[in-house]
Amino acid sequence: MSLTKEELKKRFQRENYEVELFNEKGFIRKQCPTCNHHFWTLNIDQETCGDTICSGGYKFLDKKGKNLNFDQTIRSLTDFFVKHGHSLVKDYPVVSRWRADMDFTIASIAAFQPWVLDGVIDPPANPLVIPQYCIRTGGEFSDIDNIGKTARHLTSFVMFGQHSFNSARLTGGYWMDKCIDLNFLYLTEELGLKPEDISYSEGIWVGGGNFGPNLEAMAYGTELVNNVFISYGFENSVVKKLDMQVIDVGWGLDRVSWFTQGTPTIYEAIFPEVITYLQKESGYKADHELLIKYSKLAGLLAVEEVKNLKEARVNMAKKLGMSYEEMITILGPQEAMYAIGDHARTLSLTIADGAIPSNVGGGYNLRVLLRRILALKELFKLEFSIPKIFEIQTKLLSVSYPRVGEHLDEILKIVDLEAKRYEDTKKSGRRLVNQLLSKKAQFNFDTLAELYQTRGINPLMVKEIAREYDVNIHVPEDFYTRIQEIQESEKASQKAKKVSDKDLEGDIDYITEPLYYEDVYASEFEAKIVHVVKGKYLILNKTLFYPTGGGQIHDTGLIRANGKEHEVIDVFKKGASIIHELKEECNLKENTIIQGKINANRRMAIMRHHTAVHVVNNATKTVLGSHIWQAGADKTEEKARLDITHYQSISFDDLLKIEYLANQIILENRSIIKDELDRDEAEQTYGFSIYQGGVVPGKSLRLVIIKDWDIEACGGTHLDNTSDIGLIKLTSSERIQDGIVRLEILAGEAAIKYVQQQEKLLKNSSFILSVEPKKLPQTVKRFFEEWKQQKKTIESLNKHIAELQFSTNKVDVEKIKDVDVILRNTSGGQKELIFQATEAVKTIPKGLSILVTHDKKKVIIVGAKSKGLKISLSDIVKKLSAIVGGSSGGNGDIAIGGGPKVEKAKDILKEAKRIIEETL
RNA sequence: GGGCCGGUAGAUCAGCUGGAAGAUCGCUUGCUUGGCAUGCAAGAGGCCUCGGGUUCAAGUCCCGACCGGUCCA
Repeated sequence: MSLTKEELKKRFQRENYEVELFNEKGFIRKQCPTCNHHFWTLNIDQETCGDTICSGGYKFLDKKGKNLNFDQTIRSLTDFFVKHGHSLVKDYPVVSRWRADMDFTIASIAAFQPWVLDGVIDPPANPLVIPQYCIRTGGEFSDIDNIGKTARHLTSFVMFGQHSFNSARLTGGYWMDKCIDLNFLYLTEELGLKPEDISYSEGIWVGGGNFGPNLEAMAYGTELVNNVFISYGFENSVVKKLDMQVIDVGWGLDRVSWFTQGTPTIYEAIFPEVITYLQKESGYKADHELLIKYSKLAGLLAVEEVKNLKEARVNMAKKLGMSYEEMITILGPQEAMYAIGDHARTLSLTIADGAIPSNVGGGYNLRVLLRRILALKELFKLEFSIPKIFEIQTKLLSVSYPRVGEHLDEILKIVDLEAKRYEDTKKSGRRLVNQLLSKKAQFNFDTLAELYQTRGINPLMVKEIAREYDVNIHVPEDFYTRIQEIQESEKASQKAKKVSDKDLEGDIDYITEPLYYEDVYASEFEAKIVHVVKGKYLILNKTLFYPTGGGQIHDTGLIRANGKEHEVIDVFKKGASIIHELKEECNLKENTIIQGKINANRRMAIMRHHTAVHVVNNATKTVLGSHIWQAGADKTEEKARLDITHYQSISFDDLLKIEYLANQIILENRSIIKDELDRDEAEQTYGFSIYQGGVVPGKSLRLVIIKDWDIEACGGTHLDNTSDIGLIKLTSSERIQDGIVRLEILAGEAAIKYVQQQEKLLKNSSFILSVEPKKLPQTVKRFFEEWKQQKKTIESLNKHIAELQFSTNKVDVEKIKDVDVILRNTSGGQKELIFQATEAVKTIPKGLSILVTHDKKKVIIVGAKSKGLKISLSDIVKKLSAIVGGSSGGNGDIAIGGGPKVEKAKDILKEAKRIIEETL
């Protein structure tokens, strides 16, 4: 962005905001003394813009309004806008699979990015409304910690999008005048507000490199809705009017519902049943008057700006006439209940749409939400059933969003599993802290930080456990800030990855017609060369060669022209051009007619793998549950890989079930239909499960439909019938990260070869043991058991032999000076020699032993001495080890050494006598 | 996607700057008691996750794989 918000401000003057309605009704333009924004009002006496802080707080609490609950609000808005020419569009999932740049849908406009806003495809209708559920688990607006404390923040909310698109081609939409007309009409006629109670505040909206004016509708001390007019962008740092101008009005549906009900907080307005249940179970209810007072003050907390929330809340307590501690005691449980309700709502929605709590991606936010529910329950000692909360919340959500209820079983299962994981983490954390305490470890910042970052044990947990030991631990106030600093410095040291691209000069802008969809079994074609780059890269007017894309690898083959054959080693897409890379440079020219021939066997193997992935994908859903989504895939000639979302490793039994089911689909000869459909029509007809493979660009979608089994938007080549796959073999499953399991799939020939390979392994193994394959497991077990048993026997025998061999009366003892010396060649490993050497000097009061052995690769020398002898045994063994090219070490009473020069082993004992003499 | 931590007996974990694999609980047996709780004694139970490397020598150091945990975008 090349202009600051202040600079942008200068561009927007009165005339940019003065809509027809203002003139018609006689609105006057004033400037707010508090925030300096200009605003429009019918009330001459109104001084401020009407925003919460400027006007001194909420004035709609406890006020009699339309009393629209959550679902009634959806209906009210929908009916109104449909009546006024808008089409109702089905909402998109909260997990934004059609976008690679975000995990969750964060705004209604996100449903139309990037394709519609980039002008690639037309919107499904114009103008339109869409009751879009959105998730915001981070950022300035809804820091998870603030949920429940501000009376108004949520991690999930419905953004009721009112959108109108305007471009040279799209002429059915409207612009500012009509937008504000409708807005005013809805507020007055449907919500029953008096015209003079409504004011419109001027602002500038900036986002994603675009900007435009906006008019916020205010009433009763709160912002009701922001009317955003996306109009400008930048081109080479110069401001430019956008080709497509979009009205982006996001009605905060939950807030509107709250506004009409005037409940103390937004939470009572949208999920009252959850709050009632929590209060009933915990036998807690905050005083209504106090809550209203509290909520008014909370409304004044500008969380977006207040960095230190605690400080602001201490002030808040003062204004309520109590201490901060009192406020926490009295209102803390209530705040916790709000947060719990909110978190359960977000979890229900996201899990229903296929997200899974995990340690990666958006899943981590979900894990944090669930753990907060558990932690808050514990902290305030609330009594309630967690499944019950989800049941109530799911039921509420299902009135307008039935898909949530359909997934209740999975929601409960996943929540239960996550809760157990958290318990395990806490348990092991408790043990660890106990250990540290008993070791009297210092709990400084570093220790606490390590516990938190590597074990997930937060400092408060440590403090609590320590208190049981009467140990007081100081937790730095700025603990989390410092953690963040550490992480940022770690991040700074990371390097950005480079994306490599085939080096092709200039803009390549030719359209290649793909032939590979018409008849996927065809292998020969004729085409014309339209462009050649560097003699190696051919672009044809049409081709059978499939370019790498959608997780499917390219074809290979031959291109024949002028009586010569050219090998095609790579095929890829650039824009609408399909580029064939040749193995060697050629002198082919434009307009030459060529004959192409793809490697048909390879193509067939790839197709088998690709279709197999679709078959297996739905088999996993059938066996494991409908929470499964594809998280990535790769199909080559040799094998296919399918990554799916799942909350735990797949058991071998389930793997067998999936494999069996997938092969059933092959046996059932199911036909596979490929259909080209309008993107919008496809989404509305088949739902978003068609986006298994992730982002699929383009106006129309190619659907691959396996009869009564699987429908996916897919640009790959597929067989016409499942029986053509032949055989599916799942060779492995591994959890590549938390929440994602990778399956390795073999199909057709590759599967058959694999089965034969396995058979061979079995046969070879059985042959070694001379048993039939059926007996292999029990035989191997027997051998393993025997091996362990014999290992033990050998060990005890070795000991025994050493005792017999080295009991002093049987050993030749030499006297060097006054010391008894035992020098011998022996046998065994290092362990045995140590035992033998010590055994040998056991009964000698003043003596030492040196034992030597060797195998083909190395020499081992071990020395031991009796306790009374004061010499440096290590030195002796070191010198001996040097003879065979090695070194040594030891602990004083024992010295161990050796070396690799086996041929010199025989010299050691000879040298030993001399070296000992020297040393003594 | 990035970072950090861990994998040793059935369970929970020690094992230092490489040099003879340990503790506690549980298990088995014996003793004590009328029986149980308990107490005492003895014993069984380890491919130290796997594969490479360094070294005379690796549970220990280095690299890689697998499995698990955790924090952050």
